[in-house]
Amino acid sequence: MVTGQGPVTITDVARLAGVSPGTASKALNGRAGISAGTAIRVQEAAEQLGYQPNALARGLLTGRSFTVGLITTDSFGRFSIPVVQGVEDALGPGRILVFLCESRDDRLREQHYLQALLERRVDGIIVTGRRQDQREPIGRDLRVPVVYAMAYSSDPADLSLVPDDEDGGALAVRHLLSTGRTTIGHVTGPRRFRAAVLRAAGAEQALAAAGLGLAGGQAWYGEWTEEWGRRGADLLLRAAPGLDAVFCGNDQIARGVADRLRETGLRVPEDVALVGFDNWAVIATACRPPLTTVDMNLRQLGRAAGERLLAAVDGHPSSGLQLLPCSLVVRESSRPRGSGMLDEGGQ
Amino acid sequence: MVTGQGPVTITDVARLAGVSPGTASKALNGRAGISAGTAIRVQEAAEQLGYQPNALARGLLTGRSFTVGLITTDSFGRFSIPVVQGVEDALGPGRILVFLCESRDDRLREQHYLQALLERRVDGIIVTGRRQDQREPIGRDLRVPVVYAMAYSSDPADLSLVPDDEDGGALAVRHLLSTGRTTIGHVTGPRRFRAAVLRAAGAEQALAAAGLGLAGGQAWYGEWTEEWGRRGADLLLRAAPGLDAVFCGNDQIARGVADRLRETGLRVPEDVALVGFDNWAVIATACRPPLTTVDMNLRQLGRAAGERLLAAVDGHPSSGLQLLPCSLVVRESSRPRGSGMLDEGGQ
DNA sequence: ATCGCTAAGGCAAAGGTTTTCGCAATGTGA
DNA sequence: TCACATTGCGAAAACCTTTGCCTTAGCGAT
Repeated sequence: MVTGQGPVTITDVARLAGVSPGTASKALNGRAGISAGTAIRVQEAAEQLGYQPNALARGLLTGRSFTVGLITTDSFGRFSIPVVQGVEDALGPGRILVFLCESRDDRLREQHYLQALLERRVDGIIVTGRRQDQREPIGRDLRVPVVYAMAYSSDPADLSLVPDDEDGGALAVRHLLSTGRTTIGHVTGPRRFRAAVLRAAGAEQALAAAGLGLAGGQAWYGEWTEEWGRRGADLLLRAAPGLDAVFCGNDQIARGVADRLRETGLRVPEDVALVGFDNWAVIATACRPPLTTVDMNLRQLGRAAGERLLAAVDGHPSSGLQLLPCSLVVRESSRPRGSGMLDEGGQ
Repeated sequence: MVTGQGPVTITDVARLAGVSPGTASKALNGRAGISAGTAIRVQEAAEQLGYQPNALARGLLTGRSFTVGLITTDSFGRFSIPVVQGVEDALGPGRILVFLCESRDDRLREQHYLQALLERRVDGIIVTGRRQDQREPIGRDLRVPVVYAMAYSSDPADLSLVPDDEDGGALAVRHLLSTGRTTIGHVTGPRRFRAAVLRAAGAEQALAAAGLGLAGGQAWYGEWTEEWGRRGADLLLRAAPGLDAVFCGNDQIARGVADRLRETGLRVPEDVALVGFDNWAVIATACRPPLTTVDMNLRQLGRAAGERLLAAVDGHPSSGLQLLPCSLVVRESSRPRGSGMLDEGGQ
């Protein structure tokens, strides 16, 4: 294929097809004004030479590079991954490529990356992060559209996409209510996390709608760890002995709660039902029993971010904070009483 | 900053500084033959206008794009992340940018991405994946260097970097031996995983060097799950009642083993010591007790991949399969008997 | 005063592609 | 046969930067 040195250019293709470079370009891009015969001849020549158009040259001329930058402010962990996957879904394999930039919460690194992205003339930028808390806009007057996903800009003119944590909390509680539970406790992460507060608010709201309140009279704020889940379970059991369900701020806490309940002699879900948050597979499915949990649909969120960015690139920008719905993944840990084969009559 | 429409070009900068574009270019790139006064004038003009050089134009001319492609064959999970971070370490923030391409083990997607990368004239390509098993080369005669990281090419002319699983297994066992354990079992993942077989081989080798063999006379192959860890522990205890240590093929299995041992009334590490593999923080630190485990140093592996790729771009290629050392992260689960405050005299 | 040398900076080409415009050839109708 | 529309293709400009070569000016030495 590659005969001489250097990559083959459109001029080589044109020469082989016996046409001018301009004509070859039109033929390869399906532009009008080219006879069918010529078009085929050009395409065959391109094939034969293994021609790969030079995207740099094209981008230089057209002003579009068909690349986007993805800046993850937070070290790029389990929350960023599905978002990135969703973004790739939206951009299609190879159509638009994404530059991955991990700023590691370092403002200086972030600026370096931003600079580098702008120099490479990306068509747009997606900013993502673990925190759903507000952040400074990445820059001002950037010449390219920016979408924030799982991170939201303090500038309301920017478009920010985040999961609806409050809705997620309500979802969890309504599910527990629907399985007949009424004494529902809540153990969650640190109060300084907006997500923790919102999930708790959603839960309380759903309880209030049913004329109920949180078991023990409050949400138990702590850490996002199993360790805290175990301690939280102890506190909760002491405060609300009649407990028949616990909604947890994330799956790790839920797993800690599950372990401690079992060690205390309480059965999940027969005595106490359990719902987590995040649907982190490795935790939720390894839990004993497997965990019912709220899924933030991060992949769809990423896909939405990609789609919005493309729309903005095409001149249809949007703005503001947009909440995307969560959904519930039901597993063993919240099975209604009396259902399921193993426990028929076990009460 | 941005005054009119369109981005500011070097011609704008040159005009403002009262020089020709060529001179401006030399001044901005620190080339010789420019007086100090002019250089400063140009730099100030660039600053004032917010000039951002067009990397597309530069790349078109110089033949280097200062970008690399990163193709992850496997859906880009916990193993790819540290590798990607390491690659970024090596490439520096903003100096060289990486195109992230997730092929999802789909050969067709992979080819699309490869095509797209070559069109964008990347300087090199890194291929990474979850499997350490051999794979087909991504393509032939690619015009750009390729490095395989956590994935290895069947073509020995390619450079492949993978963790030394065998060494990791030996490391784990030697550590257990050094804490005075002698009856050491091994529970691990499916036999079809090269990594599982290699880790077991390393373990057996280290035992043989001490004149010992695996407790129960074999390695127990199963799944990479906690569930299997619990069942494996049962099998192992039945086969080797005098067991005083277990080396597990990954951290999830180890955690399952830890849980089952505790449920059986055996104490970790007092009665049975435990070593895992992967150093997956969320598992290893949530384990009760926190898990001693083998770390594959994936981040360093990624960094090495980046460095090798840069070397190859600069005309210093290397080739072959290279094994990178693992290291041991010691935590509670393998504390030597009689050490530590909680158990003094507890035996 | 002339020569030669150096330093500083301008000029123009090159890199590969797309696109506009114009030209030629062909076909159509009178 | 001529005027005209249509179709197909070529020529050249444009995108922005870098770089090799050339010009010019300045200076010291002869």
